[in-house]
Amino acid sequence: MREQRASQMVEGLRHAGLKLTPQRLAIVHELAGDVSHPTAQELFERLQPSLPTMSFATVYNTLAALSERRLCAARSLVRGAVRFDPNVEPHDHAVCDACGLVRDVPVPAAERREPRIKGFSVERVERVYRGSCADCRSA
Amino acid sequence: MREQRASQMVEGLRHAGLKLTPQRLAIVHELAGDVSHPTAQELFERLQPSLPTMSFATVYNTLAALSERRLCAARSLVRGAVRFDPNVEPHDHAVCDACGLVRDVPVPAAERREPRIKGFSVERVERVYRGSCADCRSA
DNA sequence: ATGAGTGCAAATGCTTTGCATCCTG
DNA sequence: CAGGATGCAAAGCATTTGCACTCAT
Repeated sequence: MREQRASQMVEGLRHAGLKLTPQRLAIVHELAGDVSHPTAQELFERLQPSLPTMSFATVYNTLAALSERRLCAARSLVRGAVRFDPNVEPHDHAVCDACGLVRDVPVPAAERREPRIKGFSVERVERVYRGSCADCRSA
Repeated sequence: MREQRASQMVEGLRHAGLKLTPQRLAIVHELAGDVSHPTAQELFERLQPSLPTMSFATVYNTLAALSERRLCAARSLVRGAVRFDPNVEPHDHAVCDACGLVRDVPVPAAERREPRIKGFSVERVERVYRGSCADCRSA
């Protein structure tokens, strides 16, 4: 899964004519193996040890390049920084109001088809379930 | 509708023990009659003529007070500033990728019940339909 | 070798905060 | 008349940008 996502992103970059720099490859591999919906800052910090000279702007630029081409998703699920998601297959998100945890959730069978909206052409649907995760609920 | 929403917000503020200052009342009435999902900045600018001394911070503070108590909704639907919505009844949003237009959409009949998610207690569901509005589509 | 990409730092935009003053309840 | 609310200005984050230098193609 991780490898599949990484090569999908790498291929996407190559196909778009973008250069495969060591920084971009590192960012792609870090993001591909991540289920936690990290921020640019988090990815930057995790890559610091291996690429100490990489700048923050490079992380932003790369994530922007990926998300513009739909090779990853960028979403504002919690207040603060944008979260990045390597999973580009249709899926929903559960977000805990208390701790900010973001979890992937499959699309309910009953909601697999997009609604028709008069005067609007729907290209994709985003669903967010807000509430509390088990940990916060018991606390 | 506009008046109903305004008094609902005013009652909510009063019930929470918050003071009904002229600034707050003006903000509430401006927001109550607005279907465009305005930003704090937009509300501030519209109120400038009638309350020229009101500060921007007051608009933020009031909107924060309202949304914390669920008397209005605050949502990051487009990149940039948070949008405020006087409609607190369940409804979805259509967002145009091209022009940023945000439109209220009723919840599809098939999706009226909240899904059960293991290890998570769902309190509310947010659905966003992204695509293009009629105007942008024809352009 | 050449132009896209990087690193750095400064700028921008949105939001929050501290504090003295004001005014609602 | 007391404490919450306001106005002002400055601070705080997240993100973007300009520019000289580097390196993937």
